[in-house]
Amino acid sequence: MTSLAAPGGQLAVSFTLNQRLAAVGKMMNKPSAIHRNPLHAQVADAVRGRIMQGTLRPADRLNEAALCEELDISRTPLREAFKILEAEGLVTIRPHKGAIVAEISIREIVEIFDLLAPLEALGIRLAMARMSADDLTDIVDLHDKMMACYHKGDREGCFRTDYQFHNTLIACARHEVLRTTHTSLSNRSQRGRYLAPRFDQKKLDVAMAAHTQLIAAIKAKDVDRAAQILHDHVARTG
Amino acid sequence: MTSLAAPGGQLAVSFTLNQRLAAVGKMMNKPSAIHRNPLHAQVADAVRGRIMQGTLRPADRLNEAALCEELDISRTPLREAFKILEAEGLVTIRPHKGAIVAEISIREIVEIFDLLAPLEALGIRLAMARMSADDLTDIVDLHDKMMACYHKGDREGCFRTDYQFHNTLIACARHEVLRTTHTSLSNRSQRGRYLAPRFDQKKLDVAMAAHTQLIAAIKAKDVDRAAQILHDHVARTG
DNA sequence: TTTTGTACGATTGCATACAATATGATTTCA
DNA sequence: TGAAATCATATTGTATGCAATCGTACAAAA
Repeated sequence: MTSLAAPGGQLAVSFTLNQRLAAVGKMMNKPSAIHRNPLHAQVADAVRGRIMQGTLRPADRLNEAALCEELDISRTPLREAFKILEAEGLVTIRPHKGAIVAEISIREIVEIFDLLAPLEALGIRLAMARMSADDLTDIVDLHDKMMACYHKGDREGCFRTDYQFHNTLIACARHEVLRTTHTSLSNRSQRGRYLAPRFDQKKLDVAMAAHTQLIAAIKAKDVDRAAQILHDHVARTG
Repeated sequence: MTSLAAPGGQLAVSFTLNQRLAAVGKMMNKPSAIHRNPLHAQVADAVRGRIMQGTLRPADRLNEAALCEELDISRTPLREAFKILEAEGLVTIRPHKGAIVAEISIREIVEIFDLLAPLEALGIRLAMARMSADDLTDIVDLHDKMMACYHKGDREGCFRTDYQFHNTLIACARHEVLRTTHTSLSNRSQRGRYLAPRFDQKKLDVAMAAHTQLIAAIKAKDVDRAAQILHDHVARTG
């Protein structure tokens, strides 16, 4: 038997879109409300974590009985979790044939980044319109951290920090629909790590340059330029 | 007992994101594969239809026993359907308190249109890059149909045709991720029909003018202008 | 050798039973 | 009377059982 606790990986593991929405909604009114987590939600988190982390890979079979045994739960919450993950695009349920980790194609990854580009551009516009000094500090810190990884040749670190960097930008927009949509697409794209080489040095160089330019545009309060840089940067990543 | 068949409303009722993806994926390889529809998917379709159609309204309680009785099914597939609809943003599950039709705020609607604007702009760019003569005919026909409704003073007809018009534009982009994301957001926004007056005459005038301009830009193959018009049109709608 | 038929084990889909929690009425006590 | 405690009922959460379906192995026929 395995703990249901999400794996301690570095990648942030998100809840279902609506769980986030609900949580935020509650935070508005009841800051100290106890956060309940039904079994099916915990199971979804656990399986999502394994998919995002790479323990479970695209096309891997998700046998109900085996997973139930492993997580020490019954099939009902597991099956409910599958439906959640299917809606998130992380799992494919084939009727009467069982669930698998959703396969992903180069084409789908490209399509995801087609959407992420204008969405992040929107995000930076919103973020810059209402960015606090703290927000800017966070972003610059992450950029510096990524730059440090870059100079150390720590690609894994670059990758993780880049992920945080973009998420933080989106978070600064304070836009729930944007954040949940971005998270969902971003999570889906993560499954493609195995298809393409993660970061060849040249792409990394270009990405770092784009980030540096972006930071400059943000500091200069040049919204259009920042949006353009980010849009093109994200589009190129795909 | 009520039939599970989707209500015969005019609004297209969509499947889960992944069901669409899976369906399309299969269509690629197996055009004549038999289409299976498990009970939980049918239930999700039925409930989604009622929400989209307005039979079920935001904040309406979704009592499991009552719905089971009505649809003549057991609670298991119903609960699985709830999870699907929750992920689509149409239902809110409150642990131990039951599911309700997701409430919607003015703010959420505005946020949804914040995203739809750049997404439709992306869509028209893609669509124009690969639009067939038939596609253009479809779009112009829908525009003409909407114009006819407009001149007859048929606002309901305008509304429905407008919905089809935008969906058709997106469909022409042949972009799965865009289509599913657009459908999901568009469906969510539908729940807001009760909050605001559907179409006051002035807004309708402006919308018709925008559509007319859009058609002109498409015919002139002016991609940038078409994207700009559509972006601003959708943003204003929100 | 290839194809078709059949039987069996494995797995999924759905229904039902039981446990946990919430809601609302009633009682109890100040 | 009013507030708190208690109990009963309704409702949700989870587990389990049974039926339907699938995949495979193996045998028979072409």
